[in-house]
Amino acid sequence: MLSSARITKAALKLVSHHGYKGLTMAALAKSLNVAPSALYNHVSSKQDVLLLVEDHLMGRVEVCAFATEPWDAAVAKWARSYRDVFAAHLPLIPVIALLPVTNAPATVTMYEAVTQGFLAAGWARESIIDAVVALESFIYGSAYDVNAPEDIFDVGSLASEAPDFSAAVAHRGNPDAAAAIPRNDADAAFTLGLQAMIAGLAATAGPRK
Amino acid sequence: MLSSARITKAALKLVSHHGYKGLTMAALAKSLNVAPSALYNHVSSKQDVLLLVEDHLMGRVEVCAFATEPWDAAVAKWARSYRDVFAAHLPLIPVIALLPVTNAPATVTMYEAVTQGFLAAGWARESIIDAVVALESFIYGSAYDVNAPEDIFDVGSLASEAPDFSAAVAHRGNPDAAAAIPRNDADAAFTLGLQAMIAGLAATAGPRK
DNA sequence: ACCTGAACACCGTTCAAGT
DNA sequence: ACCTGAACACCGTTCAAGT
Repeated sequence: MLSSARITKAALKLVSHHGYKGLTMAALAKSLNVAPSALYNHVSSKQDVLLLVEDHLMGRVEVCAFATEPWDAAVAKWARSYRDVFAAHLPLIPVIALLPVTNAPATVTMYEAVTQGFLAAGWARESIIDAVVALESFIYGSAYDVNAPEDIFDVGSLASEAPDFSAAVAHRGNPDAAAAIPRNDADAAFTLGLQAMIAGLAATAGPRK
Repeated sequence: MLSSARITKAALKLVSHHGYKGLTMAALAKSLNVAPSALYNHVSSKQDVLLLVEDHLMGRVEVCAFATEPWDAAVAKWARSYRDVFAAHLPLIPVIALLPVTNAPATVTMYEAVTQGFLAAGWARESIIDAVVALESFIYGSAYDVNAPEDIFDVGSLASEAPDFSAAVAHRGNPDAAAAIPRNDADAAFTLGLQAMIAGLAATAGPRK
């Protein structure tokens, strides 16, 4: 017998082995030894399957730090794990960003823990959601950046028309152009942006001192 | 005769009238009075078409403020126009975020103007790209948020399990639950996050005072 | 209530054949 | 060099028919 739980599990397995291009209704059905049409007795569309997977993954986002660490450290830990989880599941980002959280229990649980962390740190109720949404926007974009190719800023033959940009790309993270210390560009940008936003949010919308 | 310019223009027209679901190779060919296979003499794939459209739209992102206004005001204006342009073209975000800028002249031009703005404000060459990438990550995520439905945080029947989150959602932007002043939630979160990140970046990675 | 099998209405892409 | 027409290998989804 089919069930939401079995469908979710099979979908995750399929994705981990063949990526999201391998997650088709036909392949999903086959991995469950069932006809494709049988799936539609348990989900109403492929979007529904993606929502199931999304909600499952949301349970892997670490919120425990909100109970033990100071607000800024907790936000940083939460944001980093959130980014890491969905960097491996980019096609879900439009799903999270655009679909209501109704019927996504793990997602709601995650938000509840985050909200409590903000409240415990002294944030006003009315400012929390805007701050969380701002952080999430940054997290989603950063998840894409994790998957960007190393040569994404290669200007190629257009270098002469963009000398300053080309130089900035060549010297990224290092004042010395030649010295190529191994460096994770995506992590550097994420850490920089995250620290900036956390500090900025605390100053602008955080609790009164 | 077909050309990249005509294909780009036809694709944009198709998208503006029927959205990205209406942008198929067949529809694009039809709008150009040509067989679908003819397109492949000018582009190598649909991704190629999307890249053409993306680069065209990048020309609509406002960078002029970098030449006239102080750094933080210029960044704010650039970021807002960047978000507004691609909020109407969500399917292009993976394209921008993951594809090299080679052969995307308008995109390179945009980055050159931004880089010059940072340099003029006294930023060190090696910090600029990380800062721009962090800002872009936030911009891409915020473009999604513009398209989020109003009820995206409706917990539905799960309200009892997430009381603090539910309350934060109900009071979002307003200490008074009942008073429903018309409010653009996406704009509020974007403005908050943008101000936070601009202030934070200036403090962390900006020019020495 | 749940599943099968066949069909439908699409996709993007290829390729021999023409001009 | 550029285009046509037909075909290919897929998609997600529907629905009558079975149990």
